[in-house]
Amino acid sequence: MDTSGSELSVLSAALKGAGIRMTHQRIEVFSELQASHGHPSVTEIYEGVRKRLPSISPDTVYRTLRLFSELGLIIPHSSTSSVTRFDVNVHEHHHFVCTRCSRIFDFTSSSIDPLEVPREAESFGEVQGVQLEVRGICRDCLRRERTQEE
Amino acid sequence: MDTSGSELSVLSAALKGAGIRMTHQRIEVFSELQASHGHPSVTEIYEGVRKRLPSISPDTVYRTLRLFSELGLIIPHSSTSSVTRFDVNVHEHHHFVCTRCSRIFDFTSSSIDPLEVPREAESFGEVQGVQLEVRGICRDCLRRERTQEE
DNA sequence: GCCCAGATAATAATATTTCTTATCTAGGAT
DNA sequence: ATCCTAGATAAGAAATATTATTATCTGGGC
Repeated sequence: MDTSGSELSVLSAALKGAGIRMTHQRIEVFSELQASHGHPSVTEIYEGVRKRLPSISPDTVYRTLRLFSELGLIIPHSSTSSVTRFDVNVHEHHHFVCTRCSRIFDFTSSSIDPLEVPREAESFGEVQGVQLEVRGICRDCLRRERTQEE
Repeated sequence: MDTSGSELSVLSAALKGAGIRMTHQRIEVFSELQASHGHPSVTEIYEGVRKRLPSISPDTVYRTLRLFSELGLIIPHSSTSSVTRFDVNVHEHHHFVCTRCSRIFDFTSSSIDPLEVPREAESFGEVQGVQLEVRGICRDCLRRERTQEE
């Protein structure tokens, strides 16, 4: 089955809805994402697109992936901020991760703790821990974005 | 209250248990972690320690934090691999993240889906999504480590 | 105190991500 | 169809993060 046409209409709708141009580069990055398996990295997407669009720049791929993330077409895996951060708190807790500023807020929840490991997860290997990861936009970023819109 | 002494005994026990030396650098990095709030980055720890140990190198901080992660003293937040990866699958699913090779495996779970957002998380901002993050060592890494031990 | 495997510092190299600026183009107006 | 321009891109440089190399140093068992 060829779903490339119908998939592209998703891109088209998302871009049009936000009043954003439909460019070659965005189409190619989008197709590359659709064709990818697992959790592609920026470099993987860049190398893939380069086969068809040899002159595309890394910068464009970065910008495009950020745009797609904002449009909800893809989900950046955890901190997009390229710096590794550490949890000094090794006790059970969960994370609220801001998708704008990538800050992480810890919380515990009496309603869900202790969290059990689903059986499906155990097949992948030896489990060390589980936590909930809630993605969202933090209060500070919400306030900042509201202010800028005025 | 001064808990630095008792905290240090945690480090001492962990290192001794693994037959690893207790060095100035490791002690200072450990103290810096204890004194830190939130989710410190490598650079933040490095800058902090440098005030007391001006000659420490970034390399040592990286190595030490990796060591502490392996000992379970801290938990690296998601992929330590410095590359941003993307989820092309925007439907609800969960992650098994390998703490060795940082590969991510997707899964869904009939027993827990749909996952609800705990009320505690909503106070941080506007929620976009939730997923479980299971940390562990994947089958491939387990096999490789077993082989190396022989 | 001596010794040496393990640990570190210094430096260079590599990888990732962002910035700057000149050029180009999608798509609405004409 | 052509023109126009805000938005988008390419190229290159720069900033930042991370890892590798190698010579030197040191913790802790003897």
